[in-house]
Amino acid sequence: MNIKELTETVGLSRDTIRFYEREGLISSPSRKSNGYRDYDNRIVEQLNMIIMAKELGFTLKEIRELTELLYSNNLTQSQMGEKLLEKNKQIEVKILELSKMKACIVSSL
Amino acid sequence: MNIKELTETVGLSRDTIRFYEREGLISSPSRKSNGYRDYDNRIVEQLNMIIMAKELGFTLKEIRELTELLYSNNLTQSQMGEKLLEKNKQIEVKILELSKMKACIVSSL
DNA sequence: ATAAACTATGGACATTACTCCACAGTCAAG
DNA sequence: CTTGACTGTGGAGTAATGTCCATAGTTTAT
Repeated sequence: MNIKELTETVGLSRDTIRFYEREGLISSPSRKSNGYRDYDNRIVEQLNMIIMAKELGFTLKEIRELTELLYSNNLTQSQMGEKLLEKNKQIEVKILELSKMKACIVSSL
Repeated sequence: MNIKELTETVGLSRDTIRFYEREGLISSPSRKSNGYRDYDNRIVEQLNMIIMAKELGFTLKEIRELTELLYSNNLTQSQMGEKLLEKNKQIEVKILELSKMKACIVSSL
């Protein structure tokens, strides 16, 4: 898949995708013989995850850490477990806060 | 309450609080005879709400809209209801997305 | 073989959300 | 009545996160 098709699939701009590549949020795709980037299908799921995480207030730095956890294997099982549990806790806190905001809004309806 | 006490209560810097005032996220506080800002207690709750909303990925612009809805009365009941329902929907989407991320993390533990 | 649409790179520019600075007035303690 | 902690203002500076631009090579259709 070339970059144009990818932009249409995930709704991010060409520049943003290249920016995420430079920043290490996604790994560098393989290249065709002409130098064009050639994405495989897994990138779509990864970018959708990134989009969601951003929408939820995670910084790119945090997202990079998370994707490194989810898609890499340069950590021991226990290191990964620990970090994932931490992220999980962060997420639970956010869910709780959203519930509070929701309650606040509902009560003023 | 002067601004120093407020910074200690909510954990935002003097500059940030003044910035939020300029940006219309909080209304301008009354002033003492010497010109010093004089905050009343409701500001604490408002700022805590703002802090939470930021943490959850709302932009300052969205937060301004939301607080204008919650703390003002220059809209008709039905206009307010409509907008609040929309915000409520946004929040429910976020909660769902967080649940997905949580599931994704849990499954990789 | 030319035009239109795609791709590459590097660097400049923009926006959001602060953060810092210089300078000055105010207040409380000793 | 001086010193230190607080407050005010306006404006410059910064980090994160893109976005745009100039220039140039490639591919596809006519």
